[in-house]
Amino acid sequence: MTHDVKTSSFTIRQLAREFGITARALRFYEDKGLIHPERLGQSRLYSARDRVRLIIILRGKRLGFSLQEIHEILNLYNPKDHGIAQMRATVQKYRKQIETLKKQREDIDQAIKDMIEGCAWLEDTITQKSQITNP
Amino acid sequence: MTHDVKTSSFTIRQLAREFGITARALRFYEDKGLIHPERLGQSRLYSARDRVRLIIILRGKRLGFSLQEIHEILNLYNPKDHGIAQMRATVQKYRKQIETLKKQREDIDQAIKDMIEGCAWLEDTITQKSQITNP
DNA sequence: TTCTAAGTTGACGTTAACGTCAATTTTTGC
DNA sequence: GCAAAAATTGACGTTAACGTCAACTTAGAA
Repeated sequence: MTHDVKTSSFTIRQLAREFGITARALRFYEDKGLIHPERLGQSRLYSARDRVRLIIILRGKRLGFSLQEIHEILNLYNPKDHGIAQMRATVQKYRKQIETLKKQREDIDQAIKDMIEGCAWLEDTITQKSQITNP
Repeated sequence: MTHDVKTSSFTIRQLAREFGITARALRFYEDKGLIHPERLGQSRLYSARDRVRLIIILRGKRLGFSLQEIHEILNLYNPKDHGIAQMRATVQKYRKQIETLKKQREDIDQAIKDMIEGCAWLEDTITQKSQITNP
């Protein structure tokens, strides 16, 4: 690539470095149908839209979703046909996904609560012990 | 087991059924050092405390943590020795874990926001389309 | 007592998500 | 224009988290 053809496009290494993953991973995501970069000759050329999809993919991974699940989530973002029936179906999927995420949020809140409690107990015990040894 | 020896103890099947997992998984978690049920003869006998650990394990899995990570989280819940230095170290680990969870919560909040937005857009489009076809 | 259901320990199989390596082509700096 | 760096495909390897199967013991009901 001698110079930029379009305003924002990225090589596979650029994206890999930016997000701390490997080129192999990006090709793998493509194999699994999660991204579809253009080709400039033989090389892959990632658009800004591809980059956004990658952000969603990595967020999904951090949240513990499988690539299969992330694939379905990504499908929500660009509904294939625009028939009203299909759109209603997509809305249903959105709602389900939102419910899943909310439950996950509750899990997190509970875990944080547990951790804060345990932390507080430890800190209390520490201050008590150190008051005995340091009167 | 003719009758209950202790107030609350469970067989491997009981726990498996209650939480919708297999006995194999429970044995696997034990292999990995996540639970340590007593033995009544040859059979495993799970206490209420083991059950709580299992709850934490499954919550960790829903949040996308590996069994290795969950193992470390579980270790936070029962600090081995009670030396002040160790306790301070444990507090640090708690804090780190809390930070991790908070970041995860931000991810979730963002994802929920995206989903709600996309959902709203779809619903708008649906109502507009149906107003055209149903005047 | 005998049979059955539940438990046990291996051992091997499986799937997801890449890592790694080799062979080859393409691109780029000088 | 040429060597080095970067990209490609293909194939095989690896790890985590179990599933599955076999062979065996044991406890409790009939």
